[in-house]
Amino acid sequence: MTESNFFCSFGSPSKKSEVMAKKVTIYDIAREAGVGIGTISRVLNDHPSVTPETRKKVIEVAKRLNYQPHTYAQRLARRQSETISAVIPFFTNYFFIEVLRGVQDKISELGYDLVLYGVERPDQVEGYAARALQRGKVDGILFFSMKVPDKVLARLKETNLPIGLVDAVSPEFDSISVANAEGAYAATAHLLELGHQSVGMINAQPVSAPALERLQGYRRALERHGISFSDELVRIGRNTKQDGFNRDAGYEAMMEFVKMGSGMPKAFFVSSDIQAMGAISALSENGFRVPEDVALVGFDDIELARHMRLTTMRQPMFQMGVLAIERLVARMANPDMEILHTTFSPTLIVRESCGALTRNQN
Amino acid sequence: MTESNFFCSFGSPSKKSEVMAKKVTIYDIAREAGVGIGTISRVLNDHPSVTPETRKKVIEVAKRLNYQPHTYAQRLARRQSETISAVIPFFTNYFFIEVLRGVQDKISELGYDLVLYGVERPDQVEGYAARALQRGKVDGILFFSMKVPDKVLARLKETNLPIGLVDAVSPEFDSISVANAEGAYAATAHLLELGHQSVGMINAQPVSAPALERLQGYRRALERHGISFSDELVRIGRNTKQDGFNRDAGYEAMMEFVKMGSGMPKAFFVSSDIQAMGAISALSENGFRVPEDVALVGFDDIELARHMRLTTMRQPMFQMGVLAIERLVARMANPDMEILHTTFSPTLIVRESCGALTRNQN
DNA sequence: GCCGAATGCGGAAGGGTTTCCATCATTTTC
DNA sequence: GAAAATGATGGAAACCCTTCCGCATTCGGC
Repeated sequence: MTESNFFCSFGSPSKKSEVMAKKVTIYDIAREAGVGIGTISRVLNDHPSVTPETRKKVIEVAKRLNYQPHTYAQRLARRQSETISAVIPFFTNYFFIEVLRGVQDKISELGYDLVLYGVERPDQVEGYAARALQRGKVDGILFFSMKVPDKVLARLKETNLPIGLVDAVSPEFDSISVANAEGAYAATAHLLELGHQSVGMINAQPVSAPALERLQGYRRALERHGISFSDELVRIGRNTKQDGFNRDAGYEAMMEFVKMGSGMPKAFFVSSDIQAMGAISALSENGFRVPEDVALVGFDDIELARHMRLTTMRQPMFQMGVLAIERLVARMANPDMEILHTTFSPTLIVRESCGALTRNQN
Repeated sequence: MTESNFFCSFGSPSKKSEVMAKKVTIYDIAREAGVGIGTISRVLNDHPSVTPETRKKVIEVAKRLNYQPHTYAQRLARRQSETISAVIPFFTNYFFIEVLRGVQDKISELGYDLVLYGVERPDQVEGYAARALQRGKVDGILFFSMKVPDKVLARLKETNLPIGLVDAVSPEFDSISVANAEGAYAATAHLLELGHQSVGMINAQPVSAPALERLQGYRRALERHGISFSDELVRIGRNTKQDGFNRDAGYEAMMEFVKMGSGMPKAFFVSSDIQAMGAISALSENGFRVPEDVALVGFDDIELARHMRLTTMRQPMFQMGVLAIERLVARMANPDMEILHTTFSPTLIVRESCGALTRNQN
């Protein structure tokens, strides 16, 4: 873009501040430069059919007058907003930051603006969607980590606005997500392959799609390794905040396992790192050490995980953000593009909590 | 162009979806309702001088036609953007989320839009500022946790746009910050009052204002307790990422202390929680337990701190975000308002790392 | 030296609102 | 009952840009 050209001019700053930011329009430039407004616009938008001399003169005048195009007049006339909005639940914390990072990276590379709608409570989604859907407001919307309410879904389909889903899936929109089942499979398999015969799972609320998928993967891993699945070995904490993906739920679930006494598994796949934190607290309160007495594998690879030496499944969050924008922009350019669903595979990050490292050292 | 209105009959939702969201303008409503466009605008903006019947009719028609005002046409005509932009460094992680949460909360309460510019590298600031400064684009800008480059600063003063600083201070703009010195004082004093005669400090790079202020507070606490300050007892890690507020720097600094042998202090004030994480790793690698062998107090109260049982100074981040917006909006309403600087006092959160609590008390 | 094509350019017409002013209708006041 | 005040309304103008149409000029080819 060319705005930056006008941003930083050479003239004496003291002088300029006296001039006082009077709103300069293309008409002013046109008059001053002795040309028509059409020409001004053409110069500023790098339209080819302008002679080099005219162009030079116009640019000179524009700079001298310290011209700044009016964003909203441009957007109105161009019939596009150069804006993308993102509806993101704040409570996903680290996940959300990382994805947002990717989103922002790509968005600013493309010269778009990002309008952020941070969701604290599910009921806010509808209001935000309504705002984002205001006519002309944005060129596209990204929804993160949430089941879009049916009501909103219907409205989204009505408008022809490009929509993208991240960390969520719906047949009607492009989506970028993580292979939850596959990740859970890998995590569980890792524990099994370390020799554990009995692997428990701490899951989140089954209303959450990721929770369900992770359970699937866990189950499949057991089966492939010839171990029969048992309801007894899957526990869910009572705390339902964030669909059970919270620290206390992990604590509660592990406490239940501890109560099993000698029948308690010595290895666990925990459906999120944050739950694993709680689980570890519960363990240490009961005198179990990790990984010496109990092995754990989490899911997400949030920042804490590294500090806690937690073995976990990493989601390529930054990349997901980048791809989400790329996909959205592609759809803006070509609305009839076939709907695309991309799933990223999480990768196993081996740290200490699973016991694999200590084992190798011996 | 407008014929579709005539085909658009009442009810029948199936029909509606076929009609396809044709852009409805106030002219369409005016024609349909048999009134002038001025009246439409008045109704939609709750202007008083419209009869109840007219109002009712207009609203009915607007609803029937599924009218949506065009955001940018409004903003152009109203001469205001109903948008605030925030320039935030992403790397502050948890701090940034929490503040952003407060910002978002207030902003959406006020019906504004938030345009986010996430900074990864300092050199991006200038570009973002230029974008935010585009004529008419935003009604105000908030800068977070950064020293605004002089070049940009000059530019900001030139435009009369309301500007706010959060977690940073400059005489020319409103600011919301944290009393770093005071917090450092409290943290250090806490350790001293627990009976420690020798308290070390792990600091960040002195180019950072917060680092400097925290050092001040540490120093003052020592003095007030009749203990002389010693350069030896302040260490800074070599890793300069994020001005030294990073995990590795904390690790490195603590390693230096460990090398002191028996002269090593048994209590430390660490200038950020994230550095404290590194410090703890260094300690545990060298056989020191926290808090039995060494007491620590951090600063920030990031999420990790709770999980690590780290005693620390909490910054009221959410509130800071809320206040930042309130202040900015106040300045928009009254640009001649006196410049206001608000500092929040951090509060001491006592957990286990300082040794003040026994393990069982939690 | 002529003709058609190519090129540069001016400015009207849009884009969709808000706002202000004049107009007309209705009350109020004396 | 006339004059004045009040209130609702229509619509032009303004907000500031992009785009398109058509005109004028230049250029290349023969």
